Amino acid sequence: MRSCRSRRSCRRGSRPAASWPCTATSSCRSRACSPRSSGSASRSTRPTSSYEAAGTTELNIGSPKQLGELLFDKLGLDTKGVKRTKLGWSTEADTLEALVDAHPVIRPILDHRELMKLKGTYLDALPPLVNPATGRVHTTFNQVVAETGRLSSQDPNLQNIPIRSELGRKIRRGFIAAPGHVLIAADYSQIELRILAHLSGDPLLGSAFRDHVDVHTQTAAEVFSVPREQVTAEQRRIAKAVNYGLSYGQSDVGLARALDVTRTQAAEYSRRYFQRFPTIHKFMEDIVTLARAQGGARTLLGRWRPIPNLTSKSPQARHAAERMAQNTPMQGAGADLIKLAMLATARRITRENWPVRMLLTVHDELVFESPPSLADEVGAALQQEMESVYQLSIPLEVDIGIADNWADA
DNA sequence: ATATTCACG
DNA sequence: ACGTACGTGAATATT
Repeated sequence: MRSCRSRRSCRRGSRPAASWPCTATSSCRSRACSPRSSGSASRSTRPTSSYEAAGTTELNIGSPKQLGELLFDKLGLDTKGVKRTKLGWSTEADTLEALVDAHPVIRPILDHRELMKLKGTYLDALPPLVNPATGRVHTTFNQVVAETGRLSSQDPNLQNIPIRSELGRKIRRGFIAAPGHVLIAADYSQIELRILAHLSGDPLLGSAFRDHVDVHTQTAAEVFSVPREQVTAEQRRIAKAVNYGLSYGQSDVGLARALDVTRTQAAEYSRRYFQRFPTIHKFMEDIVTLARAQGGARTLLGRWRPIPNLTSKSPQARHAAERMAQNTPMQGAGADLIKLAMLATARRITRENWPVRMLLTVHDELVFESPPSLADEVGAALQQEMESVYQLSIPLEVDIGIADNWADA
């Protein structure tokens, strides 16, 4: 994948970067930390800030320990429900989100966190890694670290390039095809839920996939007892969390946290879900029983993962092992299928003698580079190859995107 | 070396 | 009362 030189969206130095470490001055309260002209704080001219009122003159916002002390010990924000860490109070994003109305400094801190994450991990790190000979960044894939059979990517990790936030999407937009080429992104649609439908044999989930019904809408219709046409966006959002959480052993409390609802409400969603999808309920129980008897879990194509703690005396370790036993067959089958897809697409490209390269694999997605004149034909062929790598009881579907950059593909 | 946080599927 | 979806890798701070 080519680096982002000569692209408008990733021009470096066009905007001043935030200084680091960022000292808390009054400017940090209203917006993310601004760069200062010199490294030393202008103590003599700085206006009184709430930090000084709190007995604090300087703070490394990058230190969770210092930040927790400031928010919870000095400013006295409500610590009810705030998790403790070994070093003090947790300041993770979920914790801070709950406090945005409690103090005006919280939102700027969250914004600062996002900016520093993206700058430090991607904007600063990636450009120096461009290989001068190829003009691209090259990752290293590891085939033997992930217990489920997934590949991992390191130095740099190209499997965690941002996309979820608007700002993150701009970073992904910096990954572009070679001059005169386009990227073809081919991703499996809801691969793990399809695998769950296949492995469990659940008739309702299976028919949703076979009838090309949106599964989250379908689940919402069941959980909320309304016709599919009347499912609201909010109900679909809840159903999506239920689908992805409960089928992997997420607890009521975990679901409550994910959805920001009460434990009672989450338990009600859970109850209704398993009442409507009893086959999935039984499958999730059986899979743990089987794994306990055998000492591990096996994926679709036979990869074995030992899970010793299924018989641990520690309830915490045992429960964690049970969730691994529930998750491994699905995540592992997804890994099996994408590997088959890599083989099938590579063979097809070779057989057709297309001037097309496979660039990346990202768990349920493959990224290729193609001349634009061939892209539609190649994309359709790759889609067909990927959808037919393995016959499940429900269809596999692949979405194809074509663009000159990874964000739009 | 370990802890915390957060980027992705 | 506890602790509560799975799988990764990287950056920074702390010890």
